[in-house]
Order: sequence, then C-alpha cells, then structure tokens
Amino acid sequence: MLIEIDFNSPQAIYIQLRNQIVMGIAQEQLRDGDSLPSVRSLASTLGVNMHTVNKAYAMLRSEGYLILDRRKGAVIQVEIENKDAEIEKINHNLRMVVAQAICKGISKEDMHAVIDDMYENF
Amino acid sequence: MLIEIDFNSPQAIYIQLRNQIVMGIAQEQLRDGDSLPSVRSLASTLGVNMHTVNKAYAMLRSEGYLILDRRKGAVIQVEIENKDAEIEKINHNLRMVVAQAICKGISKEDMHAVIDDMYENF
DNA sequence: CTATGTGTTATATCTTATATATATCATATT
DNA sequence: AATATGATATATATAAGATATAACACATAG
Repeated sequence: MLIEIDFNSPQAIYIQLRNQIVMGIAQEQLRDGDSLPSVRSLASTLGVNMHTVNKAYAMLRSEGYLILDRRKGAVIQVEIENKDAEIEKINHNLRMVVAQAICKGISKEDMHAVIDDMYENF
Repeated sequence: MLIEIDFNSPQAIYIQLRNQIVMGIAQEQLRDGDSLPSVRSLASTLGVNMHTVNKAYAMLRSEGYLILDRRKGAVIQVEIENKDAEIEKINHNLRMVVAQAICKGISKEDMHAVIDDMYENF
C-alpha cells in the first residue's frame, strides 16, 4: 500500500500517516492479518523519524486498528466493540461535519447522497 | 450564546472557539445579522488573550461564517457559494469519518440514521 | 550462542504552533 | 475629544511536533 507524506501540510505527519492507514483499511487495501512495515523500515521509506511512525502506530493501536507484537510486528486487526459504542466514538467528528453542512445549506438528503457515494466507491 | 473553553483539552483554544460558533449557527442560536462580542470583550469574558479570539474570528471569516466590520464588530453572515462547492469543502473531513465508520462495521444505513438524528435535534 | 530485528522507552535538541502581553494604527461612533 | 472597533506588529513563554541517539527486553534466524 502506497503512503505519501506531504511535508508542507499543516497536518502533523503522524496524523497523515494514521489517516492514510485508516483509509487503506476502509478501502480493503489492508485487511485483518496484513502486516505493516516495521517502525524503522517505514520511517526509512518515508524519510521520517522512527518516533513519528511509532506515534502513528501507537495511535492506531489505541483506536483498535492494529496490534503491535514483537514477533509479528504491526498487524492489522480491527477491533469492534459494538455498533453503538463505535457510533458514539465517531459522533463528535461527525457532529462537526454536520454542523458545517447545516450552516452551508446542505440538506440531509444531500448528505445521504454523499455518504452513499463514498460507501460505493471507497 | 454560551461559550465554554476547556483549558485542559488538547484542542487549541481558537479551534474550540471556532467550533462552538459553527455549532451555534447550526443550532440557530446564532443567525445572520447577529453580532458576536468584540474581540476584546469576548477574550475578557473567557479569560483568554485577545489574539486567540481574533484568530478564531479570522478563521470563521475566511470560511465564510461572519463578517468583521470596524463599525458593527463581528456579525454573523453565512456565505454560501453553491451546493457542490460547499460539499466539496466538507468532503475531506467527511471522508475520514466515513473511513472510520467503514472500518468499524457501521453500515451506510446506520450513518443515515445518525445523520437524520443530528439534523432533527441539532 | 550470536547477530539481527522487533516494539518500547528514555533523553536531548530543534522547529513550529499556540497563547499571552503590550503597543500602535486607522477608523467609526458617542 | 474620548472611546471602542478590527487590524497589525513585536516580543516572550509554553506546548506540540519532529528528529537524533541510545538502550532495553524479547524473539527469531543463522
């Protein structure tokens, strides 16, 4: 899976990294059991520091996207508690997006269409 | 409209401020033509620096939520270009939320329900 | 057993972002 | 004339982000 870092982005590198991996999982480019490169090798590939990658991996682990193991390295393993709990977790972020949408005159039907389109072609 | 700052939050104060004002507009607690407190008075009320409020106001202006005028101060005025352009703007943020949802097994029907609920009771 | 490669942790340094403190300016209002 | 507005500038302090080394415990390959 290709990961690209924009060094001119105002967004922190470890956040970019985390986001792209979440995207990769959503797109099924990354599946349960797949291994990610080791902290050091990915850092080397991207031209960033080891700790930056480590921070992204630690974040992904705490969010239940992967498991870190001394033996196997970083392995994708999406942990799903239950639907309500997971919905609750994305609620804050979604709420901000919806707030913007409402302010800008985007109807819920518009939002449905956008959501459907994303689910189709992710 | 009540604004509260969490000084222990990892989120920057000016971002908290910006977010709460966007929320206020979405909830129609703030409407076109309404005035916000001046930079200095709001800073004083919240116990933060003038520049922090100024930064939030400047951000809201650049996003088309308000107008800053020497005469009238900060006045809510939501600028809507056209639907497609506005959808495009929220697309990136929404995409990240949807990616998380897909990863965590939340269906688009679930998302519709959450969206509808938000539109009902914002 | 040795060497290598994991993730993990620790320390130090540098840069950038955030927040504050003052101060000044042009302008509009009272 | 006095006051208050947003806008701007400068300086300082703190926090976050990123890098550079180094070491540790553990697992595996040779």
